[in-house]
Amino acid sequence: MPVLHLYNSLHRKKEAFEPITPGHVGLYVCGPTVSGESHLGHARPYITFDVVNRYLQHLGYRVRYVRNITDAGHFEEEGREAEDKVAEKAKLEQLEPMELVHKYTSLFHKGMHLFNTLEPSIEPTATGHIIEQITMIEGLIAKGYAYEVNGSVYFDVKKYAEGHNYGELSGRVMEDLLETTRELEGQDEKRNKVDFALWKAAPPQHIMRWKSPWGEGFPGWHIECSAMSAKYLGTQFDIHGGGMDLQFPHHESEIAQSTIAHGCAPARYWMHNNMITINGKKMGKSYNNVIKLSELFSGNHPMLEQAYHPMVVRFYILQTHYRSTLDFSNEALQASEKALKRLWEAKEELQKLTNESPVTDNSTSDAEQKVVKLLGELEGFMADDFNTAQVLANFFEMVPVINALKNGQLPKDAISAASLAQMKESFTRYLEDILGLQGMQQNTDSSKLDKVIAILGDIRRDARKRKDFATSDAIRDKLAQDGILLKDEKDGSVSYTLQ
RNA sequence: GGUCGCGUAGCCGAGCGGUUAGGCACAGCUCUGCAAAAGCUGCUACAGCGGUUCGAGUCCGCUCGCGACCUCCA
Repeated sequence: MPVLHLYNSLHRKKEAFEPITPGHVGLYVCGPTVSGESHLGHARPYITFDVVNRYLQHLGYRVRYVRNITDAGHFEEEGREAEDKVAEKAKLEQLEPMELVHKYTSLFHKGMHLFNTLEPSIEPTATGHIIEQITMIEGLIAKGYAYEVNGSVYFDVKKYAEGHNYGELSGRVMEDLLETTRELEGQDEKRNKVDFALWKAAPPQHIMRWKSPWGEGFPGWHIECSAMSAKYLGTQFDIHGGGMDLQFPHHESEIAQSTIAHGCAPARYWMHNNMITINGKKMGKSYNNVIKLSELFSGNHPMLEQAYHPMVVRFYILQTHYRSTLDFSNEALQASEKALKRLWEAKEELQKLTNESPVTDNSTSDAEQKVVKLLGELEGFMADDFNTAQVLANFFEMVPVINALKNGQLPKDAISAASLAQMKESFTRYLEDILGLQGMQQNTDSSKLDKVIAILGDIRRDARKRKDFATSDAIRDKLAQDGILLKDEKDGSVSYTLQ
């Protein structure tokens, strides 16, 4: 089995993956802020890291996958009058903060389920770890890298940078940061503009608030991930993932505070997925161009020409490498829908294929050689920084072979029994287990419908034998009007698909 | 303004110095009572200009265009 190489954002190059503890992987991924409904952009990291999780397990690792829920709410803009995002929206919607947070957490879970992502091992919430966060902040103050002002606590970035490389992950330069950080109100509390909040004093109108050694307040934006990853994965763990937009300042700050608090950098490998764009622009709240997951699945959005099945979205995301931007368009989604359907039909046909003449020597058959080559490349593609696009391309190259075998355009024994078995195994292992894809058919019991169609199919077949095409076409056309598409197979049988 | 990244055929997208990526669309052919599906064939591109090399989407430089981050952001 090839060695897994992954692109480490920390060093900006691909590196061989070596876990800290042999056989085990600690994986932390920044989860959603549940102050609103998840959108298409959010789907990318969770699907990307779901595949990372699945592939690591395929390699035999025992993975502890921690993905947090940010439910504490952060202030809108650093330094500006602290406004708890969650509290603000709760007022608008006349809801309790926790009610709101629960609602969006549930919706998030529903979306993740529809995308067929495996559940994380632990899904800690920020509100459930206030004590851990306070403890960590106290440690930072004790070490002289954090200071309290008016009930708020800030991390002293300039001091940190004297002995450490602040900007290592994101490529920032301290001098630049000191120059370009925006001039904002309330900056005077901080010793330097680059300092970031660990704890914020809560103004009176703030709904979410906790007691702390510095008065009532709420945690700063970065501390939860550091506190929770250390608690569940250890002060140093293997992989930390998230969207590219979190690289700075979120992840950079995590590194700084964890390094001081624990005496070591938190993660050895940092992975960042690229953004989903729409008309070339990043999909994001601030651009006002988001398509929420529920809108995507229902088609209920001005930019959507139709509804898209969650599996189509998953497939569409996996067709692109996770570090490339991925541009949304109806055309692209529709292409993915057709492609996934074709791939899945071939996958199902494959399982029915048999080679009754296993003794035939067909090692020189073109198809056989092609299949052997395509199958052999899969593991290497995945091991090369999770190149799901190449994996899918190889499977698509096997589709014509499967269809040709099925339709008799290739002799039954063109593929050896051994290769056929390997194909069946690989289609299931890679497409289902590793890429987490599923068919798009509803899981409803269709056995009764199968029988009805079989009867109609028999009637139609008899009519065709009598050259009574008026009857045979009527059956097909009427069913088609109700979205049941009949197909005459080469062997004389009739199959159907639902639209 | 600073830092980083991208620009591949009609569209979406792999590619990390030497072979047809793949998908969707389109055209032709085969099969078919007709459809549909399927198979085969075709369309063969790397923003521009220089450079390195026997050989460059692939490395280097410059130019143009686009984007991300620097503010909550997946």
